[in-house]
Amino acid sequence: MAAAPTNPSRPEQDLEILEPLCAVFRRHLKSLGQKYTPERAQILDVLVRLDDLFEADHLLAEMRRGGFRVSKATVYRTIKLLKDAGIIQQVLLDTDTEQAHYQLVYGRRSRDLIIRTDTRQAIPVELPELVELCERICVTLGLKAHAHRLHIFAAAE
Amino acid sequence: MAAAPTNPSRPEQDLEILEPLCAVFRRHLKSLGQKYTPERAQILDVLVRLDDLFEADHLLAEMRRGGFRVSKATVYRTIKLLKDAGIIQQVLLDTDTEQAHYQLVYGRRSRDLIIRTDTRQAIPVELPELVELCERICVTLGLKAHAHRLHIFAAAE
DNA sequence: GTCGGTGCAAATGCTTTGCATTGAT
DNA sequence: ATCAATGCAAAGCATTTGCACCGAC
Repeated sequence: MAAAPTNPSRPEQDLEILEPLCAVFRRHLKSLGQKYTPERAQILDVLVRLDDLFEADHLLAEMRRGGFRVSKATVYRTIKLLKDAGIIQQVLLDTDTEQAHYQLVYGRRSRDLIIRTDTRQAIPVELPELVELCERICVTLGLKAHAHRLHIFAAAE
Repeated sequence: MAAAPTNPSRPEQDLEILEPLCAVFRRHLKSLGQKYTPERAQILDVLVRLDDLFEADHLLAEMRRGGFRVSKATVYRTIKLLKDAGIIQQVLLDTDTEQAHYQLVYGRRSRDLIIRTDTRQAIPVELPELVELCERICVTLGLKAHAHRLHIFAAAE
């Protein structure tokens, strides 16, 4: 198995991200002495077409809907790998504590989000000033900032 | 039972926060037709002396260490109430997904944190510019920001 | 041919809940 | 006196794991 299965109906911009994302994941796996399996490829393939925020359950359901047969265990195991690889990131919503929510961050300049409390929609935003702000405050404490995460909770006026 | 039990060894600044915090909680409970019980008072009392980040387990252990006898169920039930009252807030650490972490936010101007990835220490920070930044970006999208949460991941250089 | 991966089902562990009793108002 | 809270133990439920078989390298 060399590449993720392709889906001709998938929009162009997803194809663009899938290839480098796949390469990053394969590199990460190789560095750990782990293998790139068809199941993992299928998960990537579905992942890039998911909404901004998704849950393990949701990913599994989408896989099944797409005709892929993967076990729940594999989905959870792969989510953990993707998190370690820095491809996805967990997100904490204020509204519920039940299931973990994840966000694709690979290929995004920013992982900051506006979370609409009225529609439960997540909008990625980019705040270049923020990076500088984080670095500045850390320097005053003798620390080195290596990442940040901002969630803004907002609603229509 | 009218007030939280006092502990003479508790530092001054904690006493300062306990009283208004207690008032806010009692008001919240009254608005829901719920009662202010000794157990809830004891939890507040222990809460204000906890580190910046704590877990349900940790709170329970501290309670026991302080000689209070509360059940695990009551701790969880009270944490939920405190969350609803806006007194504490859940925090998502990158490092683990196991237990939920909480942070006291009542009486804080800011709920922003630097999370030290080397020591797992959480440092509250205040970034007044950030509030304005959040409002500005939301306005451009026709939204009204009502809260935000920033986590900066950093370590000693 | 080796290891690591997968699926299944069972286990784990944080969190929630049902119920009888206790207690705040 | 009433209605909610507590404690205990028993669920619940998302996530993890053990194991036998399969497949990427």
